[in-house]
Amino acid sequence: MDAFYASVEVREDPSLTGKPVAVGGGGPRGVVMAASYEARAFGVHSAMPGVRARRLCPNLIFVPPNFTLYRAESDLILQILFSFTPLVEQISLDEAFLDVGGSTRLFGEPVAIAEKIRARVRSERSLVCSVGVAPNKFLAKLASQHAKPDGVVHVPAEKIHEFLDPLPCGALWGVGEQTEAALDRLGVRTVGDIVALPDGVLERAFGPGPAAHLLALAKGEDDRAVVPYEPAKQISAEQTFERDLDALEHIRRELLRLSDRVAQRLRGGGHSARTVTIKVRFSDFKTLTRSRTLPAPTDGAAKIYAAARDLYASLRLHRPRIRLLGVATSGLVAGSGPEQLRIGERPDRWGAADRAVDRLRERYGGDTVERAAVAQPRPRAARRDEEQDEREARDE
DNA sequence: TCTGGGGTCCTAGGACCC
DNA sequence: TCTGGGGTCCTAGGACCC
Repeated sequence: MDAFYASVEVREDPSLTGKPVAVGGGGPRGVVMAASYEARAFGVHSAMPGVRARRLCPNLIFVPPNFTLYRAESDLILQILFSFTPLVEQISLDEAFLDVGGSTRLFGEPVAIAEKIRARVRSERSLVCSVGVAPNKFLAKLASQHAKPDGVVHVPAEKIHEFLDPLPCGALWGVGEQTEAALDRLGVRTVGDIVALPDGVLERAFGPGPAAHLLALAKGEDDRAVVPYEPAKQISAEQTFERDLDALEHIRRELLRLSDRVAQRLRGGGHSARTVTIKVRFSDFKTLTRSRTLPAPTDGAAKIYAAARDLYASLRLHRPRIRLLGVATSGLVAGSGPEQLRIGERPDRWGAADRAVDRLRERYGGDTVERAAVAQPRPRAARRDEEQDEREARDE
């Protein structure tokens, strides 16, 4: 999809048509998530700090993101794609791979299929998309970027080198800022330069694994299949604060909020998780993570929070200035599973409460019920927490 | 200019097991 | 008395993508 979030917002509000629009960027620390082509003309692009975008384009209209809407739109577009082949691999809300090798008898050559998809998305969803057609996923992805906006680019097998060689290294999918800078230091600017490099140079600079990967990309080689469904491997929530956090009670409250969100999403997807990871980013942007694997998988907010809290305590921070906190869960397994008790441990009664909250939120909206500790500051409770911490520290 | 929030994949070291 | 070779799992960090 072209400028997906922005295009959906413009379609929903026609008064935005033809104007520079950015989704996201609200708040002092916001970034642009998507920019309309009118905004891009000013140099605004996604991942750009909102402050800078506004400087580049004073008339820029910021729209807060509505992911519920984008997800619903994404599902409708996927339905169109599935009418051409069952081999559809969604890689984000606004991108998918299709293996149309078995669809040509019904729908024509791949380029004709690409045009049919675009026509249907335009007429049925009033949105614009671009399609890359190529012998493998990697090349199709690159071709689609060159097709934007509103086009089709076909890279047949015999034109791979003609297409790839002049591209800057950073155009390769998987070559970011760091790798591009490292290549630049080797005097390598284009994809063709990578292929022409003498044997051994890439290995010495990047190690054998990454070097082989890089060389394959540069030659346009990619034998990965289109995989219709991959189960999630991680579920996480994180939050950048408008002002840095320093008080332990605030930090704990945010960790609880994040744990609650993650747990709810785990239950919503029918998952439990074995590993809990916290992420802490300081005001200087230094970021660290700490993780712990639990004895048994859980989908309970209380258990996830308990682990997150302990992990945070283990950092032993003194007067931290915290810009971002995150809670992630991984090692996902299906279902909530039987609760594993240790000898002497009492059954966890949070499970029933969690599920009741899920039902209330589903029926009456996400902000219907809130944990008391999250909803309002509880200075006295927080003090009791701290006293308990001190006792625990002494015990250790 | 001052850096979001959701992810995936990879590497490397250490504990542990047979 | 000193120490193989294969493997898995866990943790931490980092690059990268949309």
